[in-house]
Amino acid sequence: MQGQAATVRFASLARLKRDDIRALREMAGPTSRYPAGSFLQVAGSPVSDPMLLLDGWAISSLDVTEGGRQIVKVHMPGDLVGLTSLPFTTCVDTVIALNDVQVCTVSQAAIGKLFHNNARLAALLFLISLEERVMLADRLVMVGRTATSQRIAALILQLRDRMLRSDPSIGLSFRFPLTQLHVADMIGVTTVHVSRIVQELANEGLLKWERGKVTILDIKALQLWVGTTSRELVQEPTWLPLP
Amino acid sequence: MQGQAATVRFASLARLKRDDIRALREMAGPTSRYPAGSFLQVAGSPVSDPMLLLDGWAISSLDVTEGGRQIVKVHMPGDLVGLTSLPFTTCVDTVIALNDVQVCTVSQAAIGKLFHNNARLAALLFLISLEERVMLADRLVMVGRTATSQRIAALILQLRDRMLRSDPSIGLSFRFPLTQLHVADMIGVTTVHVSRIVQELANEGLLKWERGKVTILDIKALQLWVGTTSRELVQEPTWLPLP
DNA sequence: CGACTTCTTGAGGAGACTCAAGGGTGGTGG
DNA sequence: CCACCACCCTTGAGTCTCCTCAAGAAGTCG
Repeated sequence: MQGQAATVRFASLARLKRDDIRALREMAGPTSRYPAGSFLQVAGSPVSDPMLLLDGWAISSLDVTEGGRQIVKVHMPGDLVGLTSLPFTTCVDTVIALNDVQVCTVSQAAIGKLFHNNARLAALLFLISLEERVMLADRLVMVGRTATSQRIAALILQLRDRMLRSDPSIGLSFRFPLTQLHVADMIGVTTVHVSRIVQELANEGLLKWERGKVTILDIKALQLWVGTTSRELVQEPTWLPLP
Repeated sequence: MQGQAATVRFASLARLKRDDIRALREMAGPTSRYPAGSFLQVAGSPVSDPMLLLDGWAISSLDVTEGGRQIVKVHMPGDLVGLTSLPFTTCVDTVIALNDVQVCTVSQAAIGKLFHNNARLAALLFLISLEERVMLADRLVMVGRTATSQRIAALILQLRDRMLRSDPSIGLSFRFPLTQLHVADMIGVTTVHVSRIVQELANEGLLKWERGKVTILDIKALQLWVGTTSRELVQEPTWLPLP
């Protein structure tokens, strides 16, 4: 049960062997639940064990001295939360639950054992973290070099793509648990500006955003507008260690 | 010889055992040199083997559809170039040599073997890639949420810190192989604006920038101005697999 | 000595910000 | 069941950062 979400994530790059799946399940520690708004991790506190997000969404953000924040990642079920802090002595980011979430801890020791006992899964974990680094680079490009309307459109399309991975049945209209403040904090503008640009996008017949729900009206035009850079994941890299 | 640069990089997180060092040297393939301005890798081309940068600097950038580019990383000796493209079928970024460089290839197969034969080094490689992801997140914060003068100051301080890692002897005045265009492409503004802000920083007695050479005039004030978020690397993580 | 590339300077304009106030919506308690 | 509060979104006016365009100066390389 607990390994389910993680399994999906790992399997995006290579088919898992029976042993792989067993190893993943064994890594998972006790499960716990937190209500919406909970702090799952606080930047600056000592690094503890990473967590596997089983259900619900969460955001990672870094604080800016002057009182703003930049959201660096939206976590969805299957994501490992707190991994990025591993190389450091204190937590890098603050993680907040967007809705009610369910997590289980994955101890640092378990990760060490993974590298020792299952080179194949360890390599997959490495690849996943590289993929996330690229997603971050894409966001940087977006924030540094595109107009706000493109950023908003790109963000919505990306999040929908990630939702599609775990639920291929969602259509052009879907629940969207981020507020405009969250989006503003992700793309580096103010809420006021997000509000205005969302209206523009609506006026142009591209998308509609009503409290907690987004409807894409013209997905072709939207993709064209953001200048879609689709990246294809490699399947079964030849160099992966065998199980 | 060839493993030298990489050794330094890995050793930032944990002391290397004799076997570790031997394993690193064995990974390195043939060495080659490229003149300044060479394309070491082109975004969109099929993924080939990563390279270990032995000497010289290089930049990774992503292209924007409208004709701009965003530089996502400055590579220095010891950095593995092209790793980020591993999870994908085509290269993610374009890598250009800033000055004359020397590289050696590190085949994908060698990386696979590393995971298989040396769990400890593999885990260190994983940690290094996590660290780079955090550096990217920091850049995102900078681009998304701070004034241009802070971005420039932060960039210069960061690059100097990285130079210090390999050469503890550099002082407050040092060679700086990036042009203002490069800096502009890193922080998401135009050269024109960079030029003006650099002059402001000079007028305020913070730093001086003359073609290829930067002098920090008041490092305390500069660090204060950027709101220094120094991160301390963990030493000898307890969970690392033993050799 | 040209031909580049890099950096500088000026003027005008657009995008995004700040501040401030008001309207919805959902939740909570009396 | 209604009143109230907290949070989210909207709207307007004025301001500032940063951009664009354009031209020129200062190095740099063949």
